[in-house]
Amino acid sequence: MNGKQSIGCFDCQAHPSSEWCVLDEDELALLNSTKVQKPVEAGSTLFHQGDNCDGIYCLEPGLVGIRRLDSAGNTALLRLCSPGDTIGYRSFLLKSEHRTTAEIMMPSIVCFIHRQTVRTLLERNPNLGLRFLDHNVKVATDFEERHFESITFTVKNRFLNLLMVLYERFGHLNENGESVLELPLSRQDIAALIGASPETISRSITRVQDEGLVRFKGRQVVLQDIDELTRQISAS
Amino acid sequence: MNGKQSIGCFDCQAHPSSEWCVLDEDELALLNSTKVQKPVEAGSTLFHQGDNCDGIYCLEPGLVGIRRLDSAGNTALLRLCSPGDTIGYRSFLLKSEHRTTAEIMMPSIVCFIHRQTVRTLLERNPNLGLRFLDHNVKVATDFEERHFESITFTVKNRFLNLLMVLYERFGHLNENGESVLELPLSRQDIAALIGASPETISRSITRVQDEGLVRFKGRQVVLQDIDELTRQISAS
DNA sequence: CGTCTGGTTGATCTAGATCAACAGGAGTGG
DNA sequence: CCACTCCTGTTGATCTAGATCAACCAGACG
Repeated sequence: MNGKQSIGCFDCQAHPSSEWCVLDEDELALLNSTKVQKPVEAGSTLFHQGDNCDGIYCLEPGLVGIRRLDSAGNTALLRLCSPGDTIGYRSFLLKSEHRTTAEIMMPSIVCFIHRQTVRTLLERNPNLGLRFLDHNVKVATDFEERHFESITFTVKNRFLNLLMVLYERFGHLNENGESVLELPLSRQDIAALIGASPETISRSITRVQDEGLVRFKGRQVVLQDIDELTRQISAS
Repeated sequence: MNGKQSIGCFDCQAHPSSEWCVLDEDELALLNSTKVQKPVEAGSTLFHQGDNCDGIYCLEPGLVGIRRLDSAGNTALLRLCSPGDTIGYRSFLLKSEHRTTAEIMMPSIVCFIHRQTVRTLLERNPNLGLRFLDHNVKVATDFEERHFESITFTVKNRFLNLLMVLYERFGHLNENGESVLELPLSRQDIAALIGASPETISRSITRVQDEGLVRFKGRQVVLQDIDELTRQISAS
């Protein structure tokens, strides 16, 4: 089709966890024949804040960050998208331009699905809409939660919390049975994600290290006492 | 039915703006015959955080606040629900217990719709799901926006922003052509809503009053210079 | 009349921002 | 190879928005 070897939607790893899992064979075939799959490298963007929304994206292996910028030059990293996530459907459904920028954080594979295809599928298969609804409800709940946390938690606790969330997504046990995690983010991005300055993140790192909770070496993180960690997070 | 004079769903004022506007006559009749409508007074609650979710609520005239509490005793007012809003459907769709408390902020009329009815209607009419999706997308976007603001805005600006939002919902022009607003919230709730202490809200009030932007008298607010207000809000 | 609750004001304290210096790579170019 | 810059991260010194603690006031209400 586009000259490249490409994974069909039928075999897509992200398939069972994504919204598209409810499609039947015909619909999947339509999706498969109209989607555009492409590898994208870290640092590039899927769309920019203010761009028109011509369709939506589905993330296969990779990591995408959603950024927001305002007129005064403030910037924040609003959230991260994992494999299987559909990206940009909010603007699509609102029929508005993109309100955020989607930036590739590590080498990824992304499928672009054109506006028209999405419309057709949404009309043909009501379950697709319900899946989107389910997903969006989770996202909204997550935002609500984070909003609450950013009001009530201290920076250190938000940071520890982030480490736990990242550990659930990217962590594993090493040969010594330790809980380790390769951070997919720079310190600056961590700061932008939890709403703090990079310096404060740095200091938080040395502090939790002194307390013996976590060990850092570059982007390698060892969570030394997960129980105590979760305890601290929920303690305030 | 329940012995009280009650408005039918057909005539419900909130109807054209709510999710339920896509129902056909049969479906509306089902909704009408199974819903339970009741007036509720300020201070009472629809449900508490931790309660089971037996169905959802639809708000007619009135105002409902959504509160969140955590184990450490922190509390926040997450958002306000206006007439036409459906309340509690997030927990319903997640099949989880309520994660928040819904508190009546002024005398309201609320319809309770039982779980089973919602399921039936969602299955029968796919458009209902899509309407929920639309609504939830707006809510999620709103949360995203507020999250961003709480990171980048100062308390004073968040407060001014809130005043503008409330003005759009509750404000009007008085006989002198001034933009006035009767606050539906106590200062404490304003504080809980934007994530600040009541004292800081108090101080913000005196400050903006000194600057001649807004005039306060109890819960009566006069926005004296809306243009300057919006300018200040977007300036940082 | 006292008691309570909500709001304002003042004094003080602190988490975290900001400003500034510096240190370790990673190129790049001679 | 060194010299150069660029970039990210750490650390220290200082500053400030906003929290916290405390006193006080005004209505509401028994």
